[in-house]
Amino acid sequence: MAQAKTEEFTAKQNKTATMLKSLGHPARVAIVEYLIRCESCVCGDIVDQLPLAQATVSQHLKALKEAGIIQGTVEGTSVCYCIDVKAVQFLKAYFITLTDRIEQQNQTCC
Amino acid sequence: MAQAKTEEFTAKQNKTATMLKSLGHPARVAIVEYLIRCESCVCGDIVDQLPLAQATVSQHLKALKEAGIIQGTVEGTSVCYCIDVKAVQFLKAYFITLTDRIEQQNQTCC
DNA sequence: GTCTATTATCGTAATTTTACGATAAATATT
DNA sequence: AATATTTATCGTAAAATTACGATAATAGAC
Repeated sequence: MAQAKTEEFTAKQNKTATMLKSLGHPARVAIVEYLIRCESCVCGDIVDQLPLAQATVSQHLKALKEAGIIQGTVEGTSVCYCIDVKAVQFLKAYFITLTDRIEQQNQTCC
Repeated sequence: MAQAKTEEFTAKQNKTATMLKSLGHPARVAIVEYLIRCESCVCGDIVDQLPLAQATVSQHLKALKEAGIIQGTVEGTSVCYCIDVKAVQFLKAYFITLTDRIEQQNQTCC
């Protein structure tokens, strides 16, 4: 059974996990970082930047898109991908909340 | 071939991906959030909190530990888990950097 | 309309993940 | 020492992931 029991967790926990999972691969981290440098967001250029086959990169782009981390808009025969700022801000806010909660508590246990 | 080509990416990209991957499951997000509420960090209590079998929770704890997100210390017959603050701070800093870079650039493309 | 360029999808193999019951390992308790 | 408690590991099945070549699909160029 390789299926996560998502129904047992909150919507936010699932959303957070989905986004983080989509970033849980070095190629997808590299894609996001490249898109932020944004020298070019055309799919073909992303493929050229990565040490992976075109089909593999396309698969990674799909994963990021489905998780809401990036968006793709068709431009003629190519596709321009860009970061969904709100998604990154959501994750930033999440980790800020976590660290804040940790700090305002001075680790009683352990 | 289900093995990521980690050697083709930077050490930081791999480290970031490893940490994010370990948080890419709702159960592990829930574990981290519970540990931060830190009502109790004893393994057995985490198991009680989650809708998963003991063996499964233990596996998730191992994943988080291997990624450096949590630490476990033996206390008699039980084990006390706690967040590795530095890890969460690392991820917080990572997403702050990403959003900063996005913002100081006003999205030329797309 | 045919050809070319670009990207997505299909098919597939190797590996990994998720989940669980069963059992081992380690430490207290009696 | 024997028993109980707690956690980790083993074994396993089902499903997901990663990677790639081959091929389809789409849109522009000729």
